[in-house]
Amino acid sequence: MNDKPLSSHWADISADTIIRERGEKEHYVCASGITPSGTVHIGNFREIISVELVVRALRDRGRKVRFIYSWDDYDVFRKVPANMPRQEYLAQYLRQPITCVPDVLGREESYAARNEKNLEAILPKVGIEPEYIYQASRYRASHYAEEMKTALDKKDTIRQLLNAHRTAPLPEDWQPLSVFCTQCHRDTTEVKNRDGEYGIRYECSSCGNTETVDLRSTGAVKLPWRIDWPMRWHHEKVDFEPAGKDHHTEGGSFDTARTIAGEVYKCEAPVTFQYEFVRVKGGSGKLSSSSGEVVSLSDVLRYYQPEVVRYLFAGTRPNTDFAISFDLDIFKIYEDYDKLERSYFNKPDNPKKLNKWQKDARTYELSQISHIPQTQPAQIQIRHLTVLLQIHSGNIGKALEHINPLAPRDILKLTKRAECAWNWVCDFAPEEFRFSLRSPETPPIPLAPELAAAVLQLRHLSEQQLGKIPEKDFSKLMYQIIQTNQLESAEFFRAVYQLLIAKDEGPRLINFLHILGTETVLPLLSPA
RNA sequence: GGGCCGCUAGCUCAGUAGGUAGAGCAACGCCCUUUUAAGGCGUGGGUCAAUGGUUCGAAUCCAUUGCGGCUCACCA
Repeated sequence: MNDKPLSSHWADISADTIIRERGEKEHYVCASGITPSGTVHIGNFREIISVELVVRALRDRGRKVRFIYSWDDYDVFRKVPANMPRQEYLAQYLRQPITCVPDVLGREESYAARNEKNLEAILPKVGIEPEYIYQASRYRASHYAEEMKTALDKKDTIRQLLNAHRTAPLPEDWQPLSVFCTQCHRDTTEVKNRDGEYGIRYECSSCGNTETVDLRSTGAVKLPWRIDWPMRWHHEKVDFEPAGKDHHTEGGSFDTARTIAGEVYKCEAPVTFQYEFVRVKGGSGKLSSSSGEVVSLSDVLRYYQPEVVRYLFAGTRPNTDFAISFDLDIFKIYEDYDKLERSYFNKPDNPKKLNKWQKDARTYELSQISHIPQTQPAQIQIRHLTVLLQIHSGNIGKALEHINPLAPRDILKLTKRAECAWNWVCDFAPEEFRFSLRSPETPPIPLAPELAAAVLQLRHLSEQQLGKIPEKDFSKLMYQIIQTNQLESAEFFRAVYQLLIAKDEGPRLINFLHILGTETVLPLLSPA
């Protein structure tokens, strides 16, 4: 295999590291996962897309990859999320596995399933399609019976490893298992003893149930997180799995999982890196899931087209934190992406620039959903779209007519961008940014006679020349009107904007008039 | 207390598998008789937090220190 690095992009470097440290393999296993105990937010998404980008880097090197995503839906329901209705009703299910908690929004069979389905439905939109593993099903099917027995056999080793980083040591009789009572489904149980093989006896402090179960047939037993994680590395032969900084610290769960993997499950910890959290800038209070104080991927996709979402993460090294912006920064992000795209189709000859270009080009490739375009797609500045859309009250088809002709493949992407632009205008645009055309039936504010006269001259000029002469020439003629009427340009502009959009300010006027066109302009430029 | 991340232009940040310090905004200047959220062109601006080390060469690698942030030592 050709092992020359594809680029100095972080995803390629990670892929190289995986191949180097794990050796040549038939296929590589890359893993990600989370407990679906709430809306999967954009910080969680950083892990998923980080893995996806590395998966893609491996595949681009000709390697086969299995990309698994673990839903840890056999974890305990520990607290009722603040953004959920029917808090008291849900509280009954505390200490049960989250897969047993009903979906109070009534859509799915469980609270966990709802969070899972929400994400699974949306990930393909950004080009991510992992193989999902549902841990509740796995445990209930006694899938991990052997590994659980191993944990029991080595419980003293495990206890020592965990105690190395604990303030309060685990008790002598601690067992590396947690049991959901088969009567009340709560994990308020204590393992009393085992038969040395697969049988264990537990007692439930909630309902008093005492029972002996067999690991090979019961679905009630699971491993606690710090043991569950290394067990799965072993079970799935995981080669790569990043983790957040909460795990990646000395004495944190990755650290203990590494030692448990080595000493108990006789496998090496996967290649990993730590990713930083994602901050949110702007947009406070208006994001759909903001009541739960999290921003989800679907929130982000409402304002960022899928390629740009990928670009945000592909273009930022995982171990640095960054903010996703919902304020005016959003324009810059789109412009940066467009610039990257133009650069991709404009390879430099200068060898010095080539190095930077290669990395940028790689970022562009990794930002694409599936196929990389062969020629440069049409671009429309999102700023421009926000003006066009406001002129047409959000009608995307009419807004895009201004840009004809568009190739079919471009229309799809530009329509998505236009949807995002309109969502942004509606939800986050600052007041001075917004406008809608004045209806000709709405009476305009009265104008001083000399202003009214000037406006009528502009109307006449528009009727004769708008769209027929270059914007520059039109501009000169308009300024002549201002001058011959001895007006301050500011008051003239104010008057025109009042007639057009009933505001004192607006989009750059000459360009705005041209976009509007004679038919729209004439009825509006009629002073009271 | 341990760990991790950050400290680069006035602001927000790129740039770290070593090779002459960058962008956007802001500022300043000029131009379009030219206003705006959004014109064009140009200019200035930095002991890359500090000190020491490795090197022909360090923003980049190493060590120490300072400041800021996050995180672990419950659970996951």
